[in-house]
Amino acid sequence: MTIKQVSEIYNISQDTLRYYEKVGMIPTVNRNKSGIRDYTEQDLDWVQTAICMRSAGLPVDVLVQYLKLYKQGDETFKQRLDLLKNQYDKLLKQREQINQTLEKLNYKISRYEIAVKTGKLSWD
Amino acid sequence: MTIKQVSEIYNISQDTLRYYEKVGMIPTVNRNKSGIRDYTEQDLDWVQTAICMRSAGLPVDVLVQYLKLYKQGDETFKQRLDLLKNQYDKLLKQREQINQTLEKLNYKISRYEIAVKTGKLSWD
DNA sequence: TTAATAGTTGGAGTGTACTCTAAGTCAAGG
DNA sequence: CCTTGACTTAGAGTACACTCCAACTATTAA
Repeated sequence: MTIKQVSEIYNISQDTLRYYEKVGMIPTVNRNKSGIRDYTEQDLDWVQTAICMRSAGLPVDVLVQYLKLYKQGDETFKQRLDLLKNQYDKLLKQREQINQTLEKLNYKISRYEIAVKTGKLSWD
Repeated sequence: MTIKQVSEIYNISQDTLRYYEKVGMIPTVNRNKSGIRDYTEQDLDWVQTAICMRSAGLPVDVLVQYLKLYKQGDETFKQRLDLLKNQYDKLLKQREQINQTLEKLNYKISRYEIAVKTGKLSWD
């Protein structure tokens, strides 16, 4: 599968796909005889995961670290587990933060719904 | 209240507080006769809200836009409401993204829990 | 009175994550 | 054969959100 197809499937730029590979967030993709990337199903799995993790805000260097451990083989299960747990906890906190902000926004929104109708903003 | 106190209460750097004011994310804080910031309760409200919104990921320029509308007065209720709703929707999507990633991480974590015990990673 | 401490400003510098550019290669269609 | 278009690389440039710095001023304790 070409980089163009992958970029269309996942709605991500070709530059970003090359960047993810260059920094080591995903394993090196095989090239055909003319040096063009040919993504395998496995590559797609890595791409998919990378995009998922990044869109939730996991830092690039953490994902790079994960791939590095992965490439070191079975000796690194524990380290990979710790890394994943660590990111899991951070995401829980981030979700909690979002929940608080949603509440605050919701409160403000309801005040403005009224303000738009009545022409004035109540209580402070 | 001094900038030092505010920074300690909210656990944010003085530089960041000054930055938020400089870019217009919060209103200008009054200075005493020696030119030093003296935060009022109202200022603290703005600071608090700014920190909350930023920590959920709302962009600085959106918060700047909000304050700009706020300063323009009652004519901008509708615009402020739209802006807030817009950010609310984006946060809902972001939370959904985090939920998906948490699920994925959870799946990986449970596989690694087993891998750490058995010494090998099952299914793929 | 002087030294330390805490604040001020404008502007430069940094880290993160892309995003773009230039120069080149290759395969296919006219 | 030659052009077009999709790909390649290394490396430069950009956007965002701080973060740091230099030079300065004001207050307080010794």
